Amino acid sequence: MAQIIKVLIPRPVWQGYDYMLPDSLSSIVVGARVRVPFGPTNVVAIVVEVATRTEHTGHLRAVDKVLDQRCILSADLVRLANWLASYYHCPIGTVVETMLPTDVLRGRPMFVEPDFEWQIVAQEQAVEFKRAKRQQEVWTLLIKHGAIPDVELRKLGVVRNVLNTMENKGLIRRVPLFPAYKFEARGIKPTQEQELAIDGIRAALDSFGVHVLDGVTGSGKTEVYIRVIKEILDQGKQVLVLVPEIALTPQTANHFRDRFGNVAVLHSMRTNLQRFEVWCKVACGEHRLVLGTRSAIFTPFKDLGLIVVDEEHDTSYKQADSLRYSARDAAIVRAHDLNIPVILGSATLSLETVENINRKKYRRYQLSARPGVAKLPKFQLLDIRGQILQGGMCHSLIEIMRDHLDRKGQVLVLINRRGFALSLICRDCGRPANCQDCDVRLTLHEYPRRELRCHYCDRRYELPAACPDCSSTRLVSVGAATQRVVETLNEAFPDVPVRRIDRDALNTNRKLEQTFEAMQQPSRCILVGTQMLAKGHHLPNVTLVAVLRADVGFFSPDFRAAERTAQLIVQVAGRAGRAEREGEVWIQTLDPEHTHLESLAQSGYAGFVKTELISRKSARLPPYSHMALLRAEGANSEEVSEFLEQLLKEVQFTSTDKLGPIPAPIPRLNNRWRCQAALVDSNRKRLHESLAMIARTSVQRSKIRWSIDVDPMDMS
DNA sequence: AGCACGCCGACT
DNA sequence: GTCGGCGTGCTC
Repeated sequence: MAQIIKVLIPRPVWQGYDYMLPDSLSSIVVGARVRVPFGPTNVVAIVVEVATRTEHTGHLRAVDKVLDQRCILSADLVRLANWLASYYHCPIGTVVETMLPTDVLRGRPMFVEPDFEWQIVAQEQAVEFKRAKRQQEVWTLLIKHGAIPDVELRKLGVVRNVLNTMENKGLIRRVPLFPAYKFEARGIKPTQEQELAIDGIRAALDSFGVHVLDGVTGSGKTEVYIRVIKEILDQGKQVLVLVPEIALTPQTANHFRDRFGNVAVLHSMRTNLQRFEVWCKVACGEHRLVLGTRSAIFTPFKDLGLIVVDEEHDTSYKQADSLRYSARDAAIVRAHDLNIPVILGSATLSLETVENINRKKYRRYQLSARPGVAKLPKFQLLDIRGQILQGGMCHSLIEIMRDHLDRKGQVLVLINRRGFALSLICRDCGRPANCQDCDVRLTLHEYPRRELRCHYCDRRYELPAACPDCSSTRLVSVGAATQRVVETLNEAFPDVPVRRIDRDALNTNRKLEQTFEAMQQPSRCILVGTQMLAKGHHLPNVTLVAVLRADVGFFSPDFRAAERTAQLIVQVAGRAGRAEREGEVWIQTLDPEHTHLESLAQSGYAGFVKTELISRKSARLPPYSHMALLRAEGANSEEVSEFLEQLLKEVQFTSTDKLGPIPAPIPRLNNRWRCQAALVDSNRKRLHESLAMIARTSVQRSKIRWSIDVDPMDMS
């Protein structure tokens, strides 16, 4: 009798589908791919169950082709897919589409054959080859070299047939050529704190548990990862290391390659084929150490033993569209499912993680000492109320810089992008130059040509000759863009080189590397830049970090903005004071009494976390509640707002708090009006029941696009 | 991806 | 009324 199979289809559909498996097709395994007719076309689908009956009352169509003889989407990943679909209220088909590499979705045959070498089976016996001259040659070569990779023999002109014959005669055998993992201790002796963390995690490797490495920059989190990873590799198991974004991967990859001799890398900048190859080789157990960005959490492993999430606070772990998942949270769910440990590491832990530590759900290991270097930098506030600013900097800040430069120190100037763009405004009527399609001010660019740009829709404009309102030609630029900061610094310190890092001036990775490399020399210099300064580079000669307009983040409507700003400042500060001299961090602010800044200055990130958690608690915001954001956009503002109101009406009788709808922080983008509403509940299960009601709503409005964002990372 | 269906504006 | 354009939903 023909079998029935249940499949997941990588299209935006909410359920699985049943098909007949005709007797003419060979037997099938769960997790294999099949080609099935779906509406008018054929699609590649994943088998999740083989059954004898179906709930579907209509006609069942037949499977067209079986594409795999083996499981390619392991049972644990199917369970993860189901969790993602229900937690993020996303169609299961979209989840499958997000999880699988394009080549897998296109039905490309998976290669399972790892590279292998040939070895002699019975060397002690004398073998007679008689007329088989080619076999004799291979035999001699193998006796001489012991083992030879298949690719090498083929290069010498040995044909497959010869080798297969010899294999069938039982003379030689193939041995998979899996990469070997060495371990380089590099003479590094872990500190007492590191030792404590290593031992603690090592004692708990055989079951699920979340281990948090709370360590300042340079405290040696990586060394702890490496020692624990070694343990897992020694057990023959696989390890997944997640990192926030591509900019950092090459550096980290080199580090791991240096210590283990081999690491497989997965990120979006690689070609489809490269990703597919790595994916296959991890699935069959050939690669055992994998380093990747967000989507690497969906790699199938044969025997995964540990997941490491580096810089766990980083927002790039959250995907911003389609399936809005957090790779960090997915990692914890997957580890729980597989009963393996997870390590989260950061110098600036997310408040969610801190709260989980406080509730004893996660275990914290503190790394406070910087091996062999100076103390942490000191934070100081600089009141700029009523001060005259030049290029965004007050006079005393310039003098502090002068002091550091005179003492052969290097200076880092951090510019918070927000509130720092240079824009155009009419001097006579005050009209700012806005984007025609978005409610945002245009930014004035000098490079590569002088023009106005919308940073949200990327539309570009010629510089207008006159104000469209009052025809005045007195159009002036306002704000203090990076360029102006650089100009001011050049005037103040004519003999000190000023380098800048931002997307306009430096768009290639190489230039970025060169700049950081030049900073390794102990000569005087100033580096001006944005968020990019926060990422991973060691700058041992920097003694002063100046933060301009840090406080804009503390007055934002986005409840996570303060956390984000504090993390940025602390991460950048981590670059300073690594040598013998203690570093200083000066923060310019208009509000020196602000509790956030005060606690940050007095007791660093830990102090900030303490005050911020108190205010989150009293406002009943995450991590003391669970939140989901409903975003909607359409051609008309009232319609969009009304639509959201209707959605909220669907759950009016539930006890979940409803906030909004309100216009989005940028109310109009690409000429579409945007509104949002939030659902907040202290009980996560209850929030998800409300969300399920909304996800399955019959409420609809033509031309309105909307989405649910569970655990939103930004409110824009 | 492609096709049916339904809503809405324009026209016989 | 009825035609047809287009946006939306469905596909075992």
